[in-house]
Amino acid sequence: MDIISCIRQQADVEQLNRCKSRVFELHESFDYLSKGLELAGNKVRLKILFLLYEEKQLCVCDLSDILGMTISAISQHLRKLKNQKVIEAERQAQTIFYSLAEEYKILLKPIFTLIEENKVFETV
Amino acid sequence: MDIISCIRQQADVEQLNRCKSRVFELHESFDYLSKGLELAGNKVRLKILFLLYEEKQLCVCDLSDILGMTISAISQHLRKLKNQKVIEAERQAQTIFYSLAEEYKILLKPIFTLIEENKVFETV
DNA sequence: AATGTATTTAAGCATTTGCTTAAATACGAA
DNA sequence: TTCGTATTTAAGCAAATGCTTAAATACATT
Repeated sequence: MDIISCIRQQADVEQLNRCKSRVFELHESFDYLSKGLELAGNKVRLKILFLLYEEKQLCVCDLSDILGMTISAISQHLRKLKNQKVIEAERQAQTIFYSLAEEYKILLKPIFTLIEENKVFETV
Repeated sequence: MDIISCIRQQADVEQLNRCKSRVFELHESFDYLSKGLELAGNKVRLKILFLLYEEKQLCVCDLSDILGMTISAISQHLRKLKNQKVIEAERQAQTIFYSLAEEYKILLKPIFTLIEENKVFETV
């Protein structure tokens, strides 16, 4: 089934071409942001990120206790976030503290603001 | 393996309790936002949402052509977005046009701004 | 060197995701 | 009513996700 053949007859060819080049020129942004949003789009990870935002730094054990999940499960979430450079790790003696990396703060800040205000449901 | 037993001995109990009640009081925000972010956290859907933002309304065929994917695949993404009320549908004769719903704009707007500025990689 | 504390990792598994193909539905025009 | 256009839906499947359990690693203390 050819894709092109399904375009409706009244299609705005100019619009389609404009959109295509827009998607092309911004494809790096789409790649980068979708990866960050995918990580934030998990209930557990969103909580982790928000807690790191409010508390500056926390360790696996803290998060495990706060969220009522095994250390292993939390650790695996932290690994994903660290691989994507959304968070960074810093060892202090035996404890490894995690904190938000600068890189993704520009994306996360508006989301955290929404959570803090807790007025998600008011359609502005 | 008991979770509590793993908390490090120097743990800040006050901090942990503060975090727990914070997570509890904001759990609806976490639920709601993580669902929206999960949908936006897919490369194809992020492109769809951004295109709807820039072009106001598009149909399945348009998106299929722009993104070089089958109509069926796009349609299934649109269904997910519609179910979550991130977008809404409006029939005009034989064509069904999709547009962003107001409800999630407050979450999506900052993301779109980042994409538009295409300066994702500058760590602010 | 041996033990305890803090954390990660590997393997396994049920569930979910995103696509494909093919069939079904909805509506307009002849 | 029949045909063409626009779109959705169902079934199937490979790949990815998020957890569990058990074992491994890293460092501090004795």
